[in-house]
Amino acid sequence: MSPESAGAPTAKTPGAVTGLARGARATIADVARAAGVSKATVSRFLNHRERLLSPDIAARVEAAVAQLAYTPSPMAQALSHGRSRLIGLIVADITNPYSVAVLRGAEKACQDAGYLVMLFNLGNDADREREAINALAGYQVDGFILNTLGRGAGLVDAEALHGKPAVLVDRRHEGMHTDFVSLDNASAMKAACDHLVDAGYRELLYVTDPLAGVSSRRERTAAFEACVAAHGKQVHGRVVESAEEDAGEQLEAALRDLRRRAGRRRAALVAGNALVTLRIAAAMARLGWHFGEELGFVGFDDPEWASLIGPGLSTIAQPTDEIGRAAARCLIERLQGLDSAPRQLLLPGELVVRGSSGAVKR
Amino acid sequence: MSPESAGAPTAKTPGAVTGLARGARATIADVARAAGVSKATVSRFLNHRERLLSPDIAARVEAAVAQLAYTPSPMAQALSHGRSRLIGLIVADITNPYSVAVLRGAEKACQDAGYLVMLFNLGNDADREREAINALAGYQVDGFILNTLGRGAGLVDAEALHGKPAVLVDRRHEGMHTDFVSLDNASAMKAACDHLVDAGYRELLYVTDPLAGVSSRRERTAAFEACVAAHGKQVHGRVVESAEEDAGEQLEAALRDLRRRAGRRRAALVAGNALVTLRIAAAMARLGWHFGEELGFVGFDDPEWASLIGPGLSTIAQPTDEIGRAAARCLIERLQGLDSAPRQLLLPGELVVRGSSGAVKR
DNA sequence: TTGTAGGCGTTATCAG
DNA sequence: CTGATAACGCCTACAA
Repeated sequence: MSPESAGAPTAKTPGAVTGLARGARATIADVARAAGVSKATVSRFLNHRERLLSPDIAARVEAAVAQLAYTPSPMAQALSHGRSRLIGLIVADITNPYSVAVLRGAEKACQDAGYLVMLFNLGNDADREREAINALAGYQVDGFILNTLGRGAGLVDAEALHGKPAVLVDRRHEGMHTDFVSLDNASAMKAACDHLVDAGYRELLYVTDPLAGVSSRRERTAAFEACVAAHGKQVHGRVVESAEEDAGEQLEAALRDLRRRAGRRRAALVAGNALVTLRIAAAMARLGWHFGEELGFVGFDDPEWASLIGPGLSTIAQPTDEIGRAAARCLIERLQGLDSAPRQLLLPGELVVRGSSGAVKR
Repeated sequence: MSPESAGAPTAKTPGAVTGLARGARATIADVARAAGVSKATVSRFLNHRERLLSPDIAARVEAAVAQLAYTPSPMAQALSHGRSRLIGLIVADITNPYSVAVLRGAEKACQDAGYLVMLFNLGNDADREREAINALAGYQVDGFILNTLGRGAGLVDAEALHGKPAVLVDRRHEGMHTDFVSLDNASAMKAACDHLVDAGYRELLYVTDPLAGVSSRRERTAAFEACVAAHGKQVHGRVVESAEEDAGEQLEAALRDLRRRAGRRRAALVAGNALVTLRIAAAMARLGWHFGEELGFVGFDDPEWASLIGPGLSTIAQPTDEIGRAAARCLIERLQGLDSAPRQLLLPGELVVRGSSGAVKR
């Protein structure tokens, strides 16, 4: 409503010694003037160090740059040169600790490589996926790191990416031929199941968020069923989808059912991620049951609090930081011109054994 | 380790029907040409709807815009018009759940107002503060939301902000006259202490991250001491700074000492944030002590796992989402021209009572 | 009401 | 080796 004109209209505050308007950044023109050369020369000095320029001119430019504390405007560079040194990071749900952990690794890797991250959080709203990509593309991001919903109205196809490279994290999209980085779900699930069987558990229940077409959830579920099958008739296994919205009664019923089916054999839970683990822990508390006693437990993700609940929760720790870094590196390699076929990076998880999956209690 | 390859190398899809080069976005010139008008007219149609333009031309432009799915390039707009509709968000440590929670609220509010967030994570490295601001300023961000280290080599002064508005979150900086949003630390701490005293605790220990000049930590500490003092000789209180790096032995020693000092009176801990809570919980576990029995407990921040540890941890829940949103709103008001004196928004916390601070156990 | 021209800060091309 | 000059996509005087 009141678009203040910054500072007085004409009374330019003296400001720095440089003779620039206060608050205004030095431009390449200022440097050129100060050094007594053309803008082109300054630009060359900055970008094409290889073509030698006469030593005295180089020195003059260098001095002027230092004097004025000149920094090129990335915006102008982007407009002109086409590259923005910006990477668009779209995350399905910033509430999810997994997403944040990955984000952290990716952001760091980007910064180290001289890129800045533009963040867009979908807040689990699949319809915003397209919107997000378009918004980011508007800012000329050089590429995308996508940890999005696997499915939904706005499912991105390759075309929507405006021809820019992208790397998918954790969730793959059917039609997209891009690099993909994720936990090695199959191996991780196998490690979890085998560990439980070794510890004497015979009746297993895998609790997952609703599959809803999310690739990682499907992969883990399939791996779970495969593992159970691999153990023959000795071991039984079931899968239950548990939604966040459920009052929890459904989950409690599933746990009761699990023990009933187990009879005298030992029963254990596998949780599909940390959020599910939280819901299970709440259900266990309401039932008055204890991890490692009434039911064994192993969960995907290894949050800091895992060791503090009950006897400590056994988990499969994902190399989240490394996943994020790998994703960023993949993308940056593409930006540097790498043109190989889409790659898949499946990073190994680590089984962390704690009390919840302890061997038979007597 | 296993960069699997997949997909066909070179099958280029023809592209859209619009006649534009594949992957290239339509520019204002394209629209102008398609509508048979000048670029200026298109620009006016988009930005200054109020100045009427002849209906037929308006219709033609509108059609062309729709036809070409034209979207202005924010980059070019920023370069020309000076505003980028970008907000720079600098966060001290993205590992900290508090920061993330705030980030979430802020990001959402920004999006709702049509702004995009550029994220810079300091990774607790104070020296990068200046670097972060400069990088962001380079992209012409319209303003800053700062949740930074309170102190360090790169301590930002107002000048460093390049004349752009900023809002501080959680931590204030001495010399900066900007809006400030945070939890009402004094009231929150008072609620915590009073609750413990009501519950019969008489010997209190406040465990905080090293003060290190961080304003919020200092404020909470001061409030703790004030509360203890207000209760007279009945209640004793001490403060201990606990660094993340400590092996934990120091913390255990402090807990033992606390009980020793308490004698027959009941003793309780107050934790300065969720990270400290985690460390305390680990120490308690190592000591074999239980919350609500050997020691009472109330902690700042209310993570999802608080209810799952021991008998449930009593906490002070911060309105993190609202803090983030408020910060964004503050900033956006400034961007819209608001020119009042710096404001302070202190949002109330909520005491969540669980088992860890239960009344006397018999 | 509409069009023309100039500029925002860079980079790249093409002469000199 | 260096300097004009024309983009890049948009906005905004100023003219018509």
